[in-house]
Amino acid sequence: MAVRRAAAQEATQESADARGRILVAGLAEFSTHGFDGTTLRQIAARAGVQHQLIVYHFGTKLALWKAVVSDICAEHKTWLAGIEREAARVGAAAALTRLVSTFVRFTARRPELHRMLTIEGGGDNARLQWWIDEHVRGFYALSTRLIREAQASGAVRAGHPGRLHYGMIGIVTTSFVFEQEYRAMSRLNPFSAREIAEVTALARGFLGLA
Amino acid sequence: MAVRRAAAQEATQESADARGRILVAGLAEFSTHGFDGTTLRQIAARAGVQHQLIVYHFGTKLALWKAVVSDICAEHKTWLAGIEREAARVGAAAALTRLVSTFVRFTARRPELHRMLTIEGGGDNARLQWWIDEHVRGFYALSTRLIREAQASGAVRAGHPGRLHYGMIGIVTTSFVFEQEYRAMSRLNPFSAREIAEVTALARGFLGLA
DNA sequence: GTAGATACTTTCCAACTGGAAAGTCAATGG
DNA sequence: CCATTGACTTTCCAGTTGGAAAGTATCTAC
Repeated sequence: MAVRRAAAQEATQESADARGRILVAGLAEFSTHGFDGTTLRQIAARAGVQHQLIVYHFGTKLALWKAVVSDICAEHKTWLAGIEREAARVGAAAALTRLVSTFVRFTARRPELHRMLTIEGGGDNARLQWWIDEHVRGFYALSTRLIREAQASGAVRAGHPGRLHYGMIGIVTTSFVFEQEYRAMSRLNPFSAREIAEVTALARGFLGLA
Repeated sequence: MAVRRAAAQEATQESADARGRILVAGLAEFSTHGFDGTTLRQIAARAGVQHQLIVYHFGTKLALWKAVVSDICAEHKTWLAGIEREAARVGAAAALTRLVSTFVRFTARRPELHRMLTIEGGGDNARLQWWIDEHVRGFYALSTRLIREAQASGAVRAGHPGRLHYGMIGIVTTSFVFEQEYRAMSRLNPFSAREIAEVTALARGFLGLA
């Protein structure tokens, strides 16, 4: 059989295991070596499978890359949808506060997502375009909508919502993306509960949230 | 002859031309595809030379990479030294204000530097270690020293200097590193004079500078 | 019990990789 | 005039790359 239809129909236990291990290994490799710098055999070795099993399950390297991104973004989308629902009840400022702290915890748990995006973010390449269309738009739309609404009620500082959104992202992500450098220079562990709380406070303060 | 001793002695006009074009091309390729994802032949094609000329001038791919980084960091070190000298005269707060705006303009002119660092920043690799030892330490030392001194005089907000330093870096760099995404989502041009001024103001405000 | 499907392995290949080796060719200095 | 040198090219190679093709082994449905 050619390529399996993603994680569509139920797969046997072993199959799901191997598929899952390939996705995990793919994330680790792509996020440290980039798309071009990662080889199927490296991923296979890390996942403990033959490289042709990747071709069997995903078809091509690009398809695997997209599966890796979609897999990790699914989680992202879940909590984002939760905050969107919540916003109607608790108001924009409270929802934005939650968005920031959830985003920090998510980034701490999966720093690879952001690192991958950064690697692709340079050139005008097709992979990035796909990612933006597929996964970024929703996050940006909700975040800037909440910022705008919170600004209207005076709960967030003035300024272009998009610019504030990316400023917030910058504050939140650097310590995780530059993990090695951050550790070596500041002697802080970015993944500690303490640091996660501090970075959350920094990002909230940046937006002007109480 | 084997490898030329960097840009040591005077080279003929043509030689310096080719060497320079290789460095420029190398920066472009390394910053969009990472070290492993870049091939000597890609760089050579961009620079308009044979790939063996790279081997001739730099010896190995790694040596070229280091030359590319050192080349771009030389510029960085120059303005950093200027600010260090200035600090004694104008005081920490004023010097820090200058550091931020110079860093923003530098990042806008050479976003590849930061993008390259991000790509290498994931794994615990030797290239990153070399970079930190060679080029990052000085920047971190000066920036956090100025932050600490400015905090003492009440000109900068409280908080761990290293954490504030990296928060500032995050604010400054995201719009350039995610250029494509930033443009697509916010419809702002991160390289415009307007945006450069706005990001500078954002970063200064983050540190609490008036 | 055998036909098919699923999960995985083995073998293979043309294209490409970094780099060694050995050229060419113009300028220079004796 | 000719030896040397520095800049660059050409040819070459062993190892690696993504992926095609053709296996094998195990399960399930009839």
